[in-house]
Amino acid sequence: MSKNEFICDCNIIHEDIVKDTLKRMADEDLLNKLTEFFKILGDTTRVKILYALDKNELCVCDIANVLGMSKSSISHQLGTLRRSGIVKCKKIGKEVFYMLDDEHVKQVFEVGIEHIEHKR
Amino acid sequence: MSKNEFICDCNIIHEDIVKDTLKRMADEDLLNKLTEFFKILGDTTRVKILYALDKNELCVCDIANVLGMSKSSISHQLGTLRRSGIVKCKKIGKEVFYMLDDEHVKQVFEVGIEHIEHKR
DNA sequence: TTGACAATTGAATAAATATTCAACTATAAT
DNA sequence: ATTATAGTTGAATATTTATTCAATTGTCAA
Repeated sequence: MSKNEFICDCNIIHEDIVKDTLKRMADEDLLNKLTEFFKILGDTTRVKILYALDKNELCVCDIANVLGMSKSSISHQLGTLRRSGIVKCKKIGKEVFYMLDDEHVKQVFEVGIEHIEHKR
Repeated sequence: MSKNEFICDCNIIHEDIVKDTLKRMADEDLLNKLTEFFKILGDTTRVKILYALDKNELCVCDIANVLGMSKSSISHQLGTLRRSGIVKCKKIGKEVFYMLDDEHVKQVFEVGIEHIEHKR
């Protein structure tokens, strides 16, 4: 493994460990999906929406009221959450009710909160 | 609870549910910290770094080689991860070795992966 | 003490994305 | 049919942030 095999501006220092790490890395696709999932959770508005939906099934208007934000903004974020398969909805008359689609969100939240509590 | 108590452009529809949800929401501070935690995990480069550090303790140069990126870029991201208390480091000579500071990251990753597998 | 290299840092650039605004769709009620 | 309301959507703006570049720090070796 020569120096010029590497794209970066580094001299190689621990060749064996680098090779071993490369071998044991998860595939690109999984890492990207994992990142995408966390990116969705990494927004205050979306976290609040999910936290609220964990307590009650809510229509867009309700969520907007709970968060004190515009319907449009909430609707955009709900679209993002829906496209990610994290929330689902049902339409009743003029209203659209949203709910969590996935128990994993709850689990991830719990571990996240543990992490925060642990760090205090 | 009159219409004008609300900041948003909505008429209130389910007053009781909105009130109940508001009552049961987590405090702002917790939600912000939770968001911040996920925001850190919501970046491809950082996810890859954490995945690599889960396999081996690595110096900056090693990480740059594993990811095929510049030292500078990696160092910036390691700074972010360090300031968030997700990784820690030890200096030996000229090199700085990084490692995970927190078992929770591993746990969060696992739940995240479960979520992805479940959705396929 | 000089040179080489690992790593960090600040500023600039480039890219991603949240919110606003205005227009629009769909449904229900009169 | 017409009006009102819930929700969606696209474009524009504003903000955030990842990477690059250049300069700098700290440590080791000659």
